[in-house]
Amino acid sequence: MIPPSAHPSPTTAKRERRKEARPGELLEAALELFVEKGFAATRVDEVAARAGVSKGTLFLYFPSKEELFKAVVRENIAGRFAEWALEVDTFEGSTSELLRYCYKVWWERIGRTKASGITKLMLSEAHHFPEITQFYQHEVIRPGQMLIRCILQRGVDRGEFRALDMDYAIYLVLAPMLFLMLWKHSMGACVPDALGLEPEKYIAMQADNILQGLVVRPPSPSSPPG
Amino acid sequence: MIPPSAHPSPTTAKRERRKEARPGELLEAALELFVEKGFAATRVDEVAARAGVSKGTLFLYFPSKEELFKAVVRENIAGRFAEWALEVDTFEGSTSELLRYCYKVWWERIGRTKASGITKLMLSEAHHFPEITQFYQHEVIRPGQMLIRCILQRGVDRGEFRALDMDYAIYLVLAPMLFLMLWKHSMGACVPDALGLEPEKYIAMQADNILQGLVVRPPSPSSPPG
Amino acid sequence: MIPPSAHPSPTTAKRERRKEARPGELLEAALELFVEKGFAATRVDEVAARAGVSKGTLFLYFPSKEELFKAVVRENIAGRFAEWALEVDTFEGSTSELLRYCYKVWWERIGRTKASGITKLMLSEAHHFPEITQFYQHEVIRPGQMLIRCILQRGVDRGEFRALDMDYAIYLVLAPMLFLMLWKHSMGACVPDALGLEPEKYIAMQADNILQGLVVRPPSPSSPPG
Amino acid sequence: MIPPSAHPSPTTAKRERRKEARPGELLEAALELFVEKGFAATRVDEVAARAGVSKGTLFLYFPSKEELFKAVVRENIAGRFAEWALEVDTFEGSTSELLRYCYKVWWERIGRTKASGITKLMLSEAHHFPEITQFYQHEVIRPGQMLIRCILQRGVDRGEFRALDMDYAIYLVLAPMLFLMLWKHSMGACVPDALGLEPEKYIAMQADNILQGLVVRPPSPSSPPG
DNA sequence: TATGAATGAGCTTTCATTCAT
DNA sequence: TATGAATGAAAGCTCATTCAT
Repeated sequence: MIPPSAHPSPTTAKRERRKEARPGELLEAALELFVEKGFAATRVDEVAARAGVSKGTLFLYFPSKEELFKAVVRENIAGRFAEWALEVDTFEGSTSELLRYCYKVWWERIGRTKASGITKLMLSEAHHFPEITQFYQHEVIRPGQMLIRCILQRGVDRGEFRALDMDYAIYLVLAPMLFLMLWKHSMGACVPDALGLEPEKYIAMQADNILQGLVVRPPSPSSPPG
Repeated sequence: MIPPSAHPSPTTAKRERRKEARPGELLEAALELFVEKGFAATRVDEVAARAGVSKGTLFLYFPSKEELFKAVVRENIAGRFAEWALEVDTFEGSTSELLRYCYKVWWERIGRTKASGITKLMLSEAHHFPEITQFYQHEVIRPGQMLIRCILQRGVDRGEFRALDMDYAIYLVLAPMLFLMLWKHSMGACVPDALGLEPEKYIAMQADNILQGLVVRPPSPSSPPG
Repeated sequence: MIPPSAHPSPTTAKRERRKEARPGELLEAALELFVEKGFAATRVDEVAARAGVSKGTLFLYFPSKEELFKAVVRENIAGRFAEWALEVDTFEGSTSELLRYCYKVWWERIGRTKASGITKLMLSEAHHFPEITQFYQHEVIRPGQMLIRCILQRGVDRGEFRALDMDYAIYLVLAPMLFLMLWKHSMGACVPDALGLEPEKYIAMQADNILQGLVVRPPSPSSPPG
Repeated sequence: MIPPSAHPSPTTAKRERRKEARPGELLEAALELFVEKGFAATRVDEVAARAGVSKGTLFLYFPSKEELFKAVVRENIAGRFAEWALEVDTFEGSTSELLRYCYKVWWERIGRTKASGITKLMLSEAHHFPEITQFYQHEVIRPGQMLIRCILQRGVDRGEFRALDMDYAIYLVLAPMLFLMLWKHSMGACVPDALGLEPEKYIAMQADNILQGLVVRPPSPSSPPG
C-alpha cells in the first residue's frame, strides 16, 4: 500500500481544509457580528470564538480589527454585476417585466440573505472607513446604478418608458431596496412588529407604483386604468 | 445702604443663563458628535469640551453616556407631529399639492437640518438601545406613518387617488425620505460626489413619480401626457 | 410695639441658633455616616444633606473630609474620665460591686449609645489617621486603662482581689467591652441574628467570670462554690 | 532533527508555574494591601504591581475588585475547622489543658499570621459586603463558636467545668481572641507601644482567668488558692 | 454666611494587540 | 500555525474641593 504520508489522512485532510478555511470562517463570523452589533460593539474575542479559534489566531490572518472589517466588506461585495448585466442584456420580454424580475432576483439573492447586512454595515459605519466606503461606492454603488440605468434606458429606448432624467430616475428604483434592507436590520431587529411589513408585498407595490409612473401609457400592469 | 439693583447684574444674568443653557448646549454638542462619529466612537470628554464645559459637568446633567444619547433623541424628535397634523388637516388645495408641500416642508425642517442625523443614528445604533428604539418607533415612526396615512386617505376620500392598501402605500412616501437622510449621512459624508444628487431635484422626481402612480387620472403634474 | 428689628424675630432667632448649631449638626451627621459606612464610603454630600446644609457649607466649617473626620472623633472623645474617676473614688461598696457598676454605667452611657460607634470607627480607620489614632490612644485608651487599673488596684489593696499583673489584668476588663462594641457595629449590623446576643446578659456573664477569677475567695456571685 | 527535550525546558516550566501561581500571588498581595489600607484605599494597580503583574492581568483572574476581596476572604479562611475539630475530639488531657492548647495553636496559626488581618478586615468592612459578611458568619464565626462550644461542653460533661449557659459562655473564650487581632491591626499598627502588650502573656492571663471562673474547684493552674 | 454649579484628578474596568511558547 | 496569558492605553464615571454669586 501507499504509505500514509503520500495522501493526506482523513484527519490531516480535515485539518488542511480547516486551515485553509480559517480566514473564511473568521470572515463569516465577523460579518454576522458586525451586522448584529456594529463595528465598535463587536469584540474580536467574540469573532474568534464564533469561528472556533483563539484570539491570537485571528490576528494571524488579519493585522487589526479595522482590516478585518475591510476584509469582511471586500469579501462580501464580490462583483456579481457582470453576471447580472448579462442577465439584463439577454432578457427577453418587456422592460416592466425585466424590472419586476430584477426586484425579485435581488430580494432572493441579496435582500433576504445575509448579504444585505453588508449594506447595513456600510451605511452605518461609512464615516469610520472612508477608504472602504469609497471602494464600496466604486464596486457596488456605481455598478448597481449602472445596471439600473441600463434597465431604465432599455425601457426608454424601446418606447416603453417615458423620457427620464436618468441621474435621478435610478433612485426611484434604488431607494425602495435600500430602505428595505435597513429597515430589516435596524428597527426590524428590535421592534418585531415593525416588520409586520411583508417584503414581497412591499416590493410588489413599490414596483407597481414606479412602473405606473414610468410607462408611457399607463396600462398599469396590475391595476388597469379605471 | 445701596439698594439692590432693580435688575440682575449682567454677570449674574450670564451665570443664570448659562446654567439654564447647559443641558441644551450639551445636547447640541452631543447631537453633532453622535451623528458625526456614532455612539461608541464619541467620547464624553469631547462632548463636554465642545459644549465648553468639563467632563464632570456633563455628568451633572446626564447620569450616563447612554442617558445622554437618549436625551439627544428625545430632544430632537419633540412632538412636532401635532403641529404637522394640524397643517395637514387645514390644508386647502389638492392632495397632490399637499403631498408635495409636505415633502418640501420635511426637507426644510428635518431632512436638511441636523435633526436628520438622528434618524441615521437610530437606524445605525438601534440594536444597542432596544428600549429607545421602541421609544423611537412609538414616538416618531408611528406618528409619522399616521400622518402619511392621513394624507393618502385624504386623496382617496376626495377621489383624487386610486384605492390603496394603506399599510404598504405609506412606504411609497416614507422610503424616499429615509433613503435621502441615510445617503446624506453615510455615503454623502465620505464620497462627496455621491451627493452630486441635488436633494430638491431628487425629492421632486420622487414626488412626481409617486403621484403619477397614485392619482386617478394621471394629469401628470410635471410631465403632461404626450 | 417695639419694631421687629429691635429684638430678633422668632425666625431670626431660629436662624441664629441654627447658625451656631451648624458645626454640631454636621458632626452629628458625619458621626452617624462614618460609623455606618466607614470613612471612604461616606460622601460629603450625604453628610451635608443629612445636616440639612449644602456641600459648600460643610467646607466652610471643615477644611477637608479628613479634618471633618478628626473633628468627629475629637468631639466625641470628650474626656468624661475625670467625672468617672470621681465616681470610682467615692464609690462605697465592694470592688466587685464597683466593677459591675462600671460595666453597667459604661453600657448605658457609651456601649449602647452612638458613642460606641467612635470606637468602631477608630479601630477600623486607625491606619488612615495615625495622628488622630495617637490622640485617641492618649485621650481615651490610656485614661480608660488608668481607670480600670484604679479599680483593680482598689480590689487588691482592700484584699478583695488577688495579686495581679496590672499591665495585663486591665485587658480582662477591657476586651469584653471592645468586643461588644465591635460586634454590634459590624456583624450585628449585617447578620441580625448575630446579635441574638443580649448585651446585658453578655456583660453579666463576662463580669461574673472575671470576678470569679479575681476575687480572693470565690464566693461566686451567680454560681455558689460546690 | 534534534529530539524534543525529555523534560520541559526551564523556561517553559517557569511560565507554567507562573500561570498557575498568578491567582495565588495576587491573593497574597491583595490580602496584604487590604489589611494594610482597607478595601477602598487599596488600588487595584497596587495589588497588581505588588504581585508583579499589570493591572489588566488582575482582571484576567478576578472580574472585579469586589470579587478579588471576596476571594481573599474565602482563600484565607479555608476550612481548617474540620482539622481542628478532630484535634479537639482526640485530645487527651484535661479540658483546661485543651483550652490552653487551643489558644496557643490559634495564636500560632491565625492570630500572629496575616490571616488575622482578615478578621480585622471583615469587622471593618462588614457593611460594604453584606453578602460576604453572611458568608463569613456561616463559614467562620459559626464553626468557630461550635468548636468553642464543644470544648466547653467537654469540660462540663467531664465534671471539670461548672454548668454554663453555653450561648454566652462561648464569648468568654472568643472575645479575648478577637480583641487581640483587632488591637494588633489597628492601634498596634499606629501606636507601636500600644503593643507593648506581649501576646503570649496576654493570652496566658486571659486563659488563666477564664479557667479560674470555669473550673469546679479552683485548683487554679497558675495561681493556687490562697 | 450660604449656595450649588463647576472642576479635574483619579479610580475601576475594558479590550485590541503582542509574544513567548 | 496556533495559543492564550499578558499588556497598557484609553474609556466612563465619581467625588472632594473650589469659587462666583
